[in-house]
This record gives sequence, C-alpha cells and structure tokens, in this order.
Amino acid sequence: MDSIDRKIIRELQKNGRITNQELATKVNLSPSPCLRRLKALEERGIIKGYSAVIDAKSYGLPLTALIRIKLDRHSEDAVRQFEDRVRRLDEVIECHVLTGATDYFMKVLVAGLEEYEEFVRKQIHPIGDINSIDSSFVYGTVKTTNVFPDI
Amino acid sequence: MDSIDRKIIRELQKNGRITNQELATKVNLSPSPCLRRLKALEERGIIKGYSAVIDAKSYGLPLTALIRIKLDRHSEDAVRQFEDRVRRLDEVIECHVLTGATDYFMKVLVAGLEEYEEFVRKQIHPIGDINSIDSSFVYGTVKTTNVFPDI
DNA sequence: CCAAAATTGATATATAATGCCAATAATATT
DNA sequence: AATATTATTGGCATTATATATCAATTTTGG
Repeated sequence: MDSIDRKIIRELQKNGRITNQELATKVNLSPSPCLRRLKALEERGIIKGYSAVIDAKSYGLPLTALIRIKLDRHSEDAVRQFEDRVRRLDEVIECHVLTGATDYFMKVLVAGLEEYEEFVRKQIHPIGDINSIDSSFVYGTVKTTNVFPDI
Repeated sequence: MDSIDRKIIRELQKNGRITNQELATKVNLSPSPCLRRLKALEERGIIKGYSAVIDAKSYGLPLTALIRIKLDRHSEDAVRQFEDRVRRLDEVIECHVLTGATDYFMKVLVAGLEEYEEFVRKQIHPIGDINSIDSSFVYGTVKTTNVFPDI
C-alpha cells in the first residue's frame, strides 16, 4: 500500500468504471502494472467491490431515516438476536455499533413516512429488548462523497 | 423506471463492474437493449456514477466518527458559512441536514483519536456559530450494503 | 382493430482487458 | 561497494467486451 495504490483507490472511488488505460494514465503507469496493482488490491480485499451510485428518490425511496437504538439488555443472546434480525432487513443500508450511550446507529431507506412507521412497528419493535428508538430524517444533503482523503 | 430498470440498478449496486453481457443475462434481456437502458439511466442521472468500495482501515483510516452538530444561529449567513466550509473538508464523507433538534449529521473518516481531536479543533470549531458537537465512534459494523430494497 | 411509437435482438466494428515475456529498477547480502 | 535476488515495469499479441446501426417485434393509444 504505497502512494500509487492510494491514488488508484481514489481514482476508482471517483469513477469505479474507469478503464484500465485511463487509470494507468492518471497514476502515471503503463496499463500492465496498473492492472496488476488493481488485481492485487482486489485480491487482498482492500478493494471490496464496486457499486453503482443511485439516486434513491428516483428509484422510489425518497426518505432516508437515521436511527439510534438502545437495547434493554446486553446479554449475548439479546445482542445476537438484534444484529441477526437487522442484517436481514433490506431497508437497512447501514448499521453500526457505537461508543457512548447509544448502542446502534442505522441508516434506513423507505418510500415515505407511513412506510417508515410500518417498518419500525413491524420490523424493529418485534425484535424485542429495545429500550429506545430515536429517529431523525434527512431534510437535505450538504455533502456526500465516496472518495477518501489523501493521506 | 420499471421493474427491469430497478433490477438493472440492484445488479449494478451489487457489482458496479459487471459486464453488459452478464447484466443482460441477469435481467433477461439481450445485450443491446440492456446497454440502452443502462445508458438512459446514466443520462437521466438516476445512476449518478460508479465507485469502488474500499476497506477504510487498510487504506489507513481506521476510525469512523459520527457527529451531530447544532448551530447557535440559523441566519442564512451562518448556515451558508457552515455548509460551504464542511463541503471543503476531505475528511467529511457525508453531511446531512436533519429534522428534529440536531441540525447536522456527519460521517468523518480519520486515522485515529488524535487526528479526530485535531480535526474538530482545527476544522470544525473555527467555523464559528457552533452550539454543540456530539461525537460517537464506530466500534463495529453490523451491516453495510449498497443494494436498495426491491420495491 | 389499426397505426404510431417504443423496445428489442442480431451483426459488424471499435475499444479495452488480459496473459506472457523481456527489460528495468529496487532491495538484500556479503 | 559490488553483486545476486526479487519485485516491478512496459510492450505486444490474443481474447473479450462495448458500442453503433438497422430490421423485426412488441407495446401503447386512439
């Protein structure tokens, strides 16, 4: 992982479908070594994959909810139960365990407020052992990027 | 935007570098109409781009911070000032305006706790008009996906 | 039920990816 | 510091893929 690898990564974060030839030009290599570095990064799992960036509203999911959830109990069973159930929910785009008082943070994509309320009522509450749910909705987006800072 | 378009989108979210031929097979079309739908989705801005998914830790940014920020004043100037400055910060991967009491939510990627404290001290506080900053750190990740639910 | 429009599939051409080999550069060893 | 070893690079030939064009088919609206 040298500065050329990091540059390859940032270029691929900017444009995941750039051709190897263009990528090679951008990082000042010829196509062959550039491709070999790329394949090595994939092989090592540093590049975990590639994804299309989609406008959620156009797709039909205009509402993004950010949710903080605290559990009642923290027994191994309660935690595993919660995490297993959350992983299977297609509406959940991200879920992280946090430091501090709030146990979990999730990002959820839904069609609207009604759908969100149904999601919480039918998918989250039934998991059980939930102490509190604090929902916020995304009003507007100041910035989103997939490109990591240069280090 | 029909069910074929949505399927194309989900396949491209799973694998942004899938070849048009494979994509066509997966959505039960021949390559030509599949490519034309793809280009149309790009043209309409529904596919906003493509990006490599990178392991942040391997890249050298092992710490993800989730930050909630409230502003002191909400004058047009204070808001514009804050948002303009935030947009220029490379460490900020996402920043959203929220409903409810907390004004902004940001996801920030840094090399460690020291770097995070320096980021807050040198990049955020100097913006001014900030009422409160509430930081949480990602301990573990239960789920992350780029694939939207089937609707 | 017909006409117009949109969508589809096949084919030919252009572009890019991939594998292979020799040359170069970097690193380690004594 | 000189040499051996290893890693990395660049060019070329082959294979695979993307893209543009056109006729055929399907869908949609009156």
